[in-house]
Parts: sequence; structure tokens; C-alpha cells
Amino acid sequence: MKPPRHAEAGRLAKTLRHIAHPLRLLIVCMLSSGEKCAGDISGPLGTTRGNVSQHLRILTDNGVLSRRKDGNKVFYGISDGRMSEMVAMMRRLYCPGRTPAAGRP
Amino acid sequence: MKPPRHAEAGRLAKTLRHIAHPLRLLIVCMLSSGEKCAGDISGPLGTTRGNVSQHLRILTDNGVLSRRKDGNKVFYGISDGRMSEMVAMMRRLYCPGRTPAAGRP
DNA sequence: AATGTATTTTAGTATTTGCTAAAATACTTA
DNA sequence: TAAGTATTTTAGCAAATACTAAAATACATT
Repeated sequence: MKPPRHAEAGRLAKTLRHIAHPLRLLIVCMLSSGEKCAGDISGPLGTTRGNVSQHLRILTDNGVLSRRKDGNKVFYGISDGRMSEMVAMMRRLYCPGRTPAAGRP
Repeated sequence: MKPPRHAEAGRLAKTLRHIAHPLRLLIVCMLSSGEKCAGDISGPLGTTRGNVSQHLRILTDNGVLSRRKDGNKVFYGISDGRMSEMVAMMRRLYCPGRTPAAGRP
């Protein structure tokens, strides 16, 4: 029987796979400064709304993002504090100069 | 023209994709305590040597792991400090209790 | 050179993923 | 209710991924 760490690795790998995509990674980065609605997200990404919607679905279906409807619009945000920490760490390590200044509100 | 952050996101997403696999994630975790040879790695993973070799190749080809031949054997290790930091952070966040004690050598 | 151990490569196949384009749904306002 | 804006879903296809099983390579020892 496989040791239990295999199950944990499977879960974590699955989570990583969901953000391991250029557009989805940009989406999560954009949302790390606060929630945004679908239109505000798809604008800067350079692809169709339909495509962005598909990625947003992948992220919400798997618990990375939360979804809130407000009238005509749908707002998305990061739903798990661990994900926020991960994104902050990744930006610090791999995108120096683009990281929001530390210790600022 | 796409803003430059897209290029950065692409590179980082690619790196993430390489570790976003159960076996490869376990491999990287195993190696965070020091380099090991292919046989020592494939043993606990519960799959064939051929398969592990394929995953090791993916990781080395993309700069995640380093490779060192010593006679009959081939030793692998994590080649980038940022990857070590990422793995440590992921274990701390997602595998509490299985994380090596902090502040220990 | 012959055998054994360690590792890698190849070929073939099944599954998953990501895109585009079009149609459908949801809600608001005139 | 009709028209407009915001978002989602569907269908279809092309490409990437991951596995298995088998063959090939590399080095060490006898």
C-alpha cells in the first residue's frame, strides 16, 4: 500500500496544476490585491471573455477562487489564505521589482 | 502588444507545471533534504524505474533538478534555491506535521 | 569478454487540456 | 416587454501529457 504522503502530494499537485497556467496565474495575481469582476479581469488578459470564464470556472470549482454575484456582475476573489501566501512568495521569488512593497497595507 | 508581465507569468507557470504532478512533487520533496540517486528515488514512489526516469528528465531538462554522475549511479538534487524555498513553503502550508522542524540544521 | 546492476530511451496509446467560435443565460434599464 | 450589457456554456478539434512495456545504453565486476 502506498504511504499516505502520496495522497497529500496528489492533492497539492492538483492545486498547483490549477494555477500552473499563464492566464490563471495572472488572474490569481490580479486578485491578490482584492476582488474584481469578470469583465475587469478579462480586459487586460488579451483573450476572449469566454476563455477567461472557463479559467475562472476551473479556479472556483477547485476552491482557489470565491464567487459573489452582485446584480449584473460576478465578483471573484482568492478564497484561501494559503493561496495568497503562495502567490506572494512566488512573486517575491520570481518577479522581483514587480512585487508590492512589503509591510504596506 | 501584450504587457511584459505575460512573459513572466508564462515562465513561472511553466515552472509550476513541472512540479504540479504527484510523483514529481514527491521527488522534489525527497530531494529537499539532499541529493539522491535515481534508484533511491524510484524505490518509494511505487512506479517503474522507467517512469521515474522520465519524470527526472522533465525536471532536469527544465532546470528544476541538477544531475551528477558517479560511476554506475546518477545523483539528482534541487538546482535552484528558489525552488527549495517554494517547496519548504508548500510543505509548511499544506502538509503541517510533515514539515521538517524549523530552525534545525 | 561476459554477466550483472543502474539508468535511460523508445514506441504506442489513452487521457487530459486549452483554444475558438457560437449560442445560451442572467440581469438591468429604456 | 424589448434591447443592452455581463457572463457562462457548449461543441469540436488540436496539442500536450502520462502511462506501460520493451529495448537500449552505461558502467562495474568477475
